[in-house]
Amino acid sequence: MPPPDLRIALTDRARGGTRQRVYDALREALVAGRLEPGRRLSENELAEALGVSRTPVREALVRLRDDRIVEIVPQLGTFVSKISIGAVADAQFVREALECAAIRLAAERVGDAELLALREIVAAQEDAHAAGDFDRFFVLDDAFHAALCEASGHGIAWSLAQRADGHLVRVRRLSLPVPEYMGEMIAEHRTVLDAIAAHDPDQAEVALRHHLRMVLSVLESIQADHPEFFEKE
Amino acid sequence: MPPPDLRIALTDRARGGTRQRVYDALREALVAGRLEPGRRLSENELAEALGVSRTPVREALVRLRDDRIVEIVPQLGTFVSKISIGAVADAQFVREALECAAIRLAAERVGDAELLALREIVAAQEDAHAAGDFDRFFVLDDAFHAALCEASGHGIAWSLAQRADGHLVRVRRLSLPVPEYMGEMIAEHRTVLDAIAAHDPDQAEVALRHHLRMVLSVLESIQADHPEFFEKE
DNA sequence: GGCGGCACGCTTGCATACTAGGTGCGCGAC
DNA sequence: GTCGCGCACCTAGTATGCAAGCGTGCCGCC
Repeated sequence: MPPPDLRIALTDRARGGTRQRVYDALREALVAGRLEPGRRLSENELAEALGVSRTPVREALVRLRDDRIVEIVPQLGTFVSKISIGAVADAQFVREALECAAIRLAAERVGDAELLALREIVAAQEDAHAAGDFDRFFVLDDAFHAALCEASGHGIAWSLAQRADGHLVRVRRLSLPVPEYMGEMIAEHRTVLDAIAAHDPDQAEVALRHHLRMVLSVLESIQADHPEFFEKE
Repeated sequence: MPPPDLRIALTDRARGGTRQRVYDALREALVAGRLEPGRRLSENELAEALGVSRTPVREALVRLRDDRIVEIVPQLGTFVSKISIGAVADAQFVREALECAAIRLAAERVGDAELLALREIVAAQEDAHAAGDFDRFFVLDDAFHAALCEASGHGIAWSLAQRADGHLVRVRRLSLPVPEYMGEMIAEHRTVLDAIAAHDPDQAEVALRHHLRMVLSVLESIQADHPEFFEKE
């Protein structure tokens, strides 16, 4: 029996090597929930579906295991990690630590060009909100936080946070279809932005920490709505 | 011409898969400086030296590239990253952010058993100091910080910091042969420990941040002593 | 009918073969 | 003598083949 449609596809043939494209495609499908937690993944299936050999698929899966969003069991199979409350807490801790440290620096050294770029991202989020475009909103949310870390001079903070974020990001994604959260998040972004523009590290940190913790407030309801996506523990 | 002795060896055959053992062996040799910055590594050479095939070597190298301590240039070769001042600053930032956040939690929730374990590590460091055993001191230093993060309930902080730490850890290692630093570091560990024992998060954070920044104070002299290990920038 | 055991098929882990591309060296022309 | 071109070797990237282990289902036996 052929497996159900995996709904994964490689990006443009031009950019990056095969391994990177496979990683990107898989990660995107995983955090978007198209490859649901608990699902079994086979290197052979993925390789066939993507039209490449097992080698790049395998290397991408190893990297995704480092991200803790897949589990590889030797001689048995590879599985999409169920969302673990403990792992969500870890990811939240890491993200708070890194982003809050970054924003303190950003508040001190941010320039006009960077502020403008941040404001444009928030404006674009307004548009996405109005259009009800969840996916675009989600991308812009990431872009906002990435730009924030970039402004601190340590862009590495974002790339690290993102990689440690596997469990948390799936919760965020599941929480998006609640429209009122989108408006709330935009308001919080504005608050953060104002504090940075005022070059006030303390206020910026407080605002960001509050913003980052919002997602946790919906965790329980998400778990109630999708118990099958969560680890029993 | 056969390559010079690579001075790398796999650990016990029992523990972990081949990939993990290759990664551990390479990382250890890299941070210890036996594979010096700028050196060219060949997948073929490494595979032959370790008695395994290219596949696990390759997967280990990809992971080390994520750690930023090797650079893989397609169709050309793999090289040990030279120490980059920018990368050291990034690593320092990440480590400060994660460990300082962790120690605040640790100061609040640490128990007697954990305190005792930490004190024992410091005591062992005294022994290593007295014996002039740099390698053992280095291992114990890692153990101290790992135990600190573990006590926070987010052991993930240490594993992340360690992986982001590639450039910084090489500087630390180069700085160790200066005996007075060992005594100073032990004293700082004690200060940190006292603050935790007193359940004082603010004081603990201050002490740890000061401790973490000590390594930076020797950066310039290290760079002066080993200019060939550093990136020209 | 229920239970024990064997065998098959599937999985990942590791090894090997092949491809494409880049570097550097050597030869030839000017 | 010097510059330019081309070939040969070496690299990582990818594909494929082989080995070992676990789960499952079927079949025989009790």
